[in-house]
Amino acid sequence: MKDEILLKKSNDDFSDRVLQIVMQIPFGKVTTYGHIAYALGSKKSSRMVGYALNSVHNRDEIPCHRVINRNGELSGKLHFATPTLMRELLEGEGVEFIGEMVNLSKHLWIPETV
DNA sequence: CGGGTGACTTTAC
DNA sequence: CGTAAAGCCACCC
Repeated sequence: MKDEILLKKSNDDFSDRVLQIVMQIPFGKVTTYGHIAYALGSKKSSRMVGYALNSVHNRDEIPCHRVINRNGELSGKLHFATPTLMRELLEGEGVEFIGEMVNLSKHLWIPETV
C-alpha cells in the first residue's frame, strides 16, 4: 500500500510529486501551493501544483481541499462540486476560518522536502 | 517547435 | 482593496 507510494518510479513527473505531498497532509491541516512547490525544489513552480491537482483523476485519494493559496484563501473552491464544499470539508476537520481565509497561523502544515 | 492557458506568487502603482 | 505585469513550468493544440 504505502510502499507502493514510496516505490513509485523515481522519475515521477512534477504532478505525481505534488499528489504524493498532498496525500501526506495530516488531518485538520492545510498547506499552500508555494510550500508544496518549495518542497519540490522550485518555489516558483507553484502554478504547476494547482495544475497538477486539476489533472488528478483519483480525487478520492487526494484531499485537494487542504491545498490553498498563500493568503489562506480557498482559490480552488470553484473547481469543486460546489463553491462551498471546500470550506465545509475544512471546517469539518476543525480548521478555523477568518472571513474567507483559513487561519494559517494555526493550521499551516509545511511538507517535508523529500 | 511555438503559442495559449492556468487551482500561483511577488512586486508595483 | 483594486488592477497590471513578470516569472515559472507542464500540458494541449
